[in-house]
Amino acid sequence: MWQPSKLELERLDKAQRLRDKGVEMYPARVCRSHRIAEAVEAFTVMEADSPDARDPIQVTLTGRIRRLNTKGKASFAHIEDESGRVQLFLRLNSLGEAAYELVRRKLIDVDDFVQARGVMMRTRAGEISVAVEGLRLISKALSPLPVVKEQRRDDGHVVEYGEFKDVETRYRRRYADLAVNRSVREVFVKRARTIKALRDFLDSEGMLEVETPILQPLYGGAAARPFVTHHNQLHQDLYLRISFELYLKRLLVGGYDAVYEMGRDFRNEGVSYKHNTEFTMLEFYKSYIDYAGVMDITERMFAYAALEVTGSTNIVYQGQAIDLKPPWKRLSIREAVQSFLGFDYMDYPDAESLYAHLRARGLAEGLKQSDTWGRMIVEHLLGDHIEKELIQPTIIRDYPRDMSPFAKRLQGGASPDTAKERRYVETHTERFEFFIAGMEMGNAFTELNDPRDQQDRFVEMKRLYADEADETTPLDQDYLIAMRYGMPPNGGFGCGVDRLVMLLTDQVSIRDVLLYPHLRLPAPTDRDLRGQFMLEAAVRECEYRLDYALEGTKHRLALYLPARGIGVEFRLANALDGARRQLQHLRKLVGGQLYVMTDEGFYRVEDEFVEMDLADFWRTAGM
RNA sequence: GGCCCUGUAGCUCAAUUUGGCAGAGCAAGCGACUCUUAAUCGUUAGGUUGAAGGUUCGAGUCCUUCCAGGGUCACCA
Repeated sequence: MWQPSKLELERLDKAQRLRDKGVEMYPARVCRSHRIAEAVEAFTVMEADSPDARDPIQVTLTGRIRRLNTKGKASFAHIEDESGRVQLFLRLNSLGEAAYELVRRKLIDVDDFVQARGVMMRTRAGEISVAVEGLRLISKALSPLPVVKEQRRDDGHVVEYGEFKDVETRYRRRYADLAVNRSVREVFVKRARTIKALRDFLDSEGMLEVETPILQPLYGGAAARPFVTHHNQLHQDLYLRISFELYLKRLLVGGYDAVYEMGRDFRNEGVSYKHNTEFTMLEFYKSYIDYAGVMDITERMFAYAALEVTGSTNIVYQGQAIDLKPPWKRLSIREAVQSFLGFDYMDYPDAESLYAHLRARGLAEGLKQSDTWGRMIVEHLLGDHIEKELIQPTIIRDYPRDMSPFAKRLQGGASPDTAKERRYVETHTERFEFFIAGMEMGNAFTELNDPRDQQDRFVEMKRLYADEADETTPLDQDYLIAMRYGMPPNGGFGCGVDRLVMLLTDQVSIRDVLLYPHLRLPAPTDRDLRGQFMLEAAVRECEYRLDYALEGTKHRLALYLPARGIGVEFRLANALDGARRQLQHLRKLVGGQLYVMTDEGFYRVEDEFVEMDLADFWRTAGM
């Protein structure tokens, strides 16, 4: 499915010339004495220590050529490995005629990987370089990467000229994005550091990392639609997990004090700048603490991760300074509504009266008649009107019960003295979510461990969301059975790791912290339509086929370009005349003579199709 | 799924408003240059303007449909 562009044809040609010279382009074994940054560091140290007596530092470096400035008899290149870049100083005198010729004739290109042996030096212009005595091609790049030039200012600041920023191409060809865009590479280094920091933190808290099934016979633990798949041998439908919750809490029954899991969740929902169909989730459950204990851990964990990854608990996200240092602001959802929207929703204790009040205040836009009371408060008031204001880390606690089937009811301190306050306690749970930069980052509860209450909640959820079959949490009998054996009181936590990475790397879109964000199959490009391309390196003969999968196909065309060793076969929906333009374009593209075979006869393409007989056709096509 | 925006050379972008020869920089080919560094100088080539259809003497530009991406709403902690 690959047809070379003109630039790629040039490189294929260079590859052939290298083969003709007997150059091995893809050796199995290479040498490297230093990473590039190490070699530069060694030279810097040597310069500082012994400014007079210069012992030559012999190095053998490997890397990708990112800049190549060929001159008559002395050339310069930059090579780059993961640690950094260094300049190569390549001179005819040092390399010898044969090796230097590869550079001067640019048989070695930008983007190729090379191995360079030589002595560390500083050029007259002051740049640390390698005076190369031996240069060896170790991997030839047949497709050129997008060109981004760099200028390193005296202050060390790097200015880039030219960019590779088309997001679709960057996501689809992430390798090219990474190879070219240094800042993208850095994001994924920080992502790895974030995950390591979270793991280190939880380990140091004495929690046990576990792994639970991704394929589950029954999904649960969140309100989301699952992906369904099928096990052929067992004749059983399986769901990809939407959360880890129910499996992890079973482990507390089993006797572990505290467990956590970091892994992939799958939700069959739309994608957006903060949703991907699969995403990395972190959940932990710890015995003998309640949600206040979880709040403390949450604050310390995020502060720790920020410190490890960015070096500070003060970060900047999209121009906003954010301070992650504990303690964070904490308020109940009731207080949040009071302070942001100016009323007490407990004055409207059922769905009807709350709906009427919101309409009266002009806050009802987007509300559905079917919404439950709690859902209006959590998703509408909090989600639509308050969430985006929560820039500094904020814990919002005490959620309505009908939105929180796994959270323990609010454990009031002093017994409430009015009917309103009694009702408040009855209808709310010990659950909190926390928000940073206007984004919901995670969710936690004092976990429900009373099997009878849990059963009631399953039933209650089923009743409340009867209209929306997709959103009911299925009744997990085995989970209830487990709970009946006794589950220690515990606090649980879940957060989207990708969103934390967005925060710590200052990325607006979740797609920029995922190496391979979910995309549709690419639109069939011009090249794809031209079909399958096969490279036969030995004879440098190209053959590609076109298969227009169009209805009403009449003609099957074959097209040969013996001058370039290219053969094409394809079908066309249109009559022969309709193909002329495309064929002539193809001829322009690849050069040479076109020979066309159709159901109706054989032709040579001049300005018109010139009819041929079969024998002539094959002979002139050189086949 | 609805609405809005985008798709032009390998990359980054012009030309779209008001239909009239599809252009530039970088990258590439060839030539010159033994301390360059966004090297420079000369020169050459490079396009099915995402795809298909329509209107028109003439379409990158206007219309229809489709594809992909982004945004937004819906869905969804």
